[in-house]
Amino acid sequence: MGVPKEQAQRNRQAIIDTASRVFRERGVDGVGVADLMKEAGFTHGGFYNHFKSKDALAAEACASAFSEGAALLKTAIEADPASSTDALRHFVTSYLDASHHQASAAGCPSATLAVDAARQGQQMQAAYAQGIEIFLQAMTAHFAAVAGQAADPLRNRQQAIDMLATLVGTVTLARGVGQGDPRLAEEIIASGRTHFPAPSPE
Amino acid sequence: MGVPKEQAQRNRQAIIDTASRVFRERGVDGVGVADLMKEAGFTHGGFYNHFKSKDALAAEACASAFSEGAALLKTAIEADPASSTDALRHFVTSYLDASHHQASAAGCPSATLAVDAARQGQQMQAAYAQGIEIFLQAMTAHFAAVAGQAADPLRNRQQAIDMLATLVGTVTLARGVGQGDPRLAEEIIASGRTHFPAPSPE
DNA sequence: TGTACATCAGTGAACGCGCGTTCACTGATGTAC
DNA sequence: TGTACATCAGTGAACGCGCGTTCACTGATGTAC
Repeated sequence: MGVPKEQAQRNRQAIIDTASRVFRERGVDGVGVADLMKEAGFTHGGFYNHFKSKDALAAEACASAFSEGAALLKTAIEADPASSTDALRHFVTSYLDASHHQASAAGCPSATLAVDAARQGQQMQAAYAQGIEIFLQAMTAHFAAVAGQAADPLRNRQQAIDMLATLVGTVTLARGVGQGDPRLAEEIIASGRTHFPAPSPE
Repeated sequence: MGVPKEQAQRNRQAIIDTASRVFRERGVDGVGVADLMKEAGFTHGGFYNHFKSKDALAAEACASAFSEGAALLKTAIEADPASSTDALRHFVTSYLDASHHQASAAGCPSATLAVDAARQGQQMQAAYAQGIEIFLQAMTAHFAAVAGQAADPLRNRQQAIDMLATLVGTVTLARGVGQGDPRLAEEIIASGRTHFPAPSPE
């Protein structure tokens, strides 16, 4: 209906933000384009003025979710380099708390989008792989910083992968089990939490 | 077309077996009832002679996949109780190898069905939660056996959860990343493998 | 600065398609007599 | 043992529905003169 270019750009971003949220919440296949646009405050016809396809949007939403998450992680770590181990621990705790409820739209994309990435189109798959790599590099850098000059690059990378895998597995399991056995879900989350009381390398 | 009761029972089981395979491969939402029946060698109309709904079949297929997996695990462990740690290690290695390819229909249901469980109906959710609990109990029993009389039930349970979470996370990540960055997927699997060179408790 | 017109974000109806499910029908099976 | 009939697994067409995508249309925006 005749909208300034600047506003159109903002609307586009609003659609991406909405998608980033609801795709993590209900899965990419769990939300239709019409629903999505409605939730963002538009009618669905205009979708293709902004995106080439649903897969293209999924890729953008995925990238957006990852860069948001990576920024959070970096901020947490860099806030106080001296106690960056504490910062990471705090990050992990909030990661688990935020991600373990089904309704949590702020959940970490590593876990919530993994299956969607595997089953969606090329663009989304590429965005997911890139996001994971970014996360891993941030974590590896952290472990290297903690280790100081004794840092072993391969070992730090390995630690990062281990940690991410455990977090993703914990959240994935808890979510899968959550509806059928809420107490088991809680137990799994709690177990994951105690698994990282001090993720510092020796 | 007039089929003996016994044959009908076998056909029903064939549908479950097919579902157990293709649901793990492509996800429950990734296969239609028509496709599924065709793959099992039938026309789709007869589906509802056997199952109340697709969700009901998903639940049965899920339970079937889990009991198959749990049987494998138990066999591996009980084969040689003395070196059951080796047995478990071997199980883990083949778990990772079998599960990490997208096409692997024999992949562990803990990982391949977690998201489906969260998004499918009640029956499937219950079946998934039960399956996980069965797996955890088998693993806990194993850790207790290895620890001998020094066994700490809570600690053994915790070890089981940690191990399952790490395995599930490794496979989930590798699958998510696999299409977009195959080398990263390999790296993640390799990392998961070295993470369990000796899963023995101290 | 004022006017004429092309652009293009947003609208809402429509499309073709595949899905889960239902249905009338079939004929061999397996029971009742 | 033989006949009549109800059962029910399997068939194939059809259903309603929601999906991703397309389209003709709108009107304010923003450019050309």
